[in-house]
Amino acid sequence: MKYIEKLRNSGLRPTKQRLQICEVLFDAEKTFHFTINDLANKIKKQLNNKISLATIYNTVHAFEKKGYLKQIPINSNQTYFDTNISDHHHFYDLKEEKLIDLENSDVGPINILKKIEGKKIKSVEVLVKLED
Amino acid sequence: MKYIEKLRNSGLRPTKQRLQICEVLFDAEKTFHFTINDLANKIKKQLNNKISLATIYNTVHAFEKKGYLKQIPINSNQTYFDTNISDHHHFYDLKEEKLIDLENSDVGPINILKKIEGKKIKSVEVLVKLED
DNA sequence: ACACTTTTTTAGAATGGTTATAAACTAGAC
DNA sequence: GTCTAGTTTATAACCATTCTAAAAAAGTGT
Ligand SMILES: [Mn+2]
Ligand SMILES: [Mn+2]
Ligand SMILES: [Zn+2]
Ligand SMILES: [Zn+2]
Repeated sequence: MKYIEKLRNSGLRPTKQRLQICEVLFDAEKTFHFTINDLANKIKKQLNNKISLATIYNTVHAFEKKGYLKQIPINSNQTYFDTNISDHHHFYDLKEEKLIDLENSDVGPINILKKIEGKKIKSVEVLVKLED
Repeated sequence: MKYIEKLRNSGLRPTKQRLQICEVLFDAEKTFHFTINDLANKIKKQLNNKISLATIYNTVHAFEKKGYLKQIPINSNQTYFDTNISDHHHFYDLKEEKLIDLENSDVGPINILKKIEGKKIKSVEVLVKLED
């Protein structure tokens, strides 16, 4: 199993639940955006056994901390995650309530001119809201 | 009172509560970022009478809908608002959990090259996360 | 295989920001 | 003043997320 080593290298025990969540998240054809609720439904559909909601939360947060998932800053009552961990940006379709990837090449280079003493830039994220 | 007309023009009745919230929000020296909880505390400190939490929520959402406040896309369990409604961006200091304005001139021009059929861009927001 | 420790899973409870409810109140129109 | 639609309010409800503590599983050593 290809995820066993990945988890071990991260100091996470390769449990059955974590490996199954890896499959759902990282074996998909394309990267995708999801909420915890989305993911729980996907797991229920794709897998025959049940994974408790607490474990899904724990695992997603553990993966996010290890850098295997990204959290997307957006105004929503639910937290959005992204399996695309490359440096990229997003369209947010307000009508459809859907996120669409904007590759770095789809956005001109972003140059932050202001500096804050003693702080360094960790990430730069662009959210482009779309209307009809 | 300078806010009476503003509210009337927006189709909002100039109630005592709304006028007082206007004062707290828009009479400040500088624009500022706040959560509903922040605002409720500020109101309690600055005003002698109490405004119910439901009214604060209602008013903030009404003002946001009218464009007098902006909601800031950020991952937090609380919603952040901004009295600075100019087109601008934000630093988010992860350690201090504080937002800092980035004027448009502090960020190079942003050119979104990708187009989505039938959709137009409503806003472009940049969030720059800061770490030590 | 077994004993032992640490990590993980789990169901369910608790938390907390936000929204809904419905009754009392108020602003504006006539 | 009367009337009506809009607003405020306390409180309940909602619901995404986190916490709890007990059971299960994983890793380690023998
Ligand atoms: Mn997280
Ligand atoms: Mn709103
Ligand atoms: Zn993405
Ligand atoms: Zn701002």
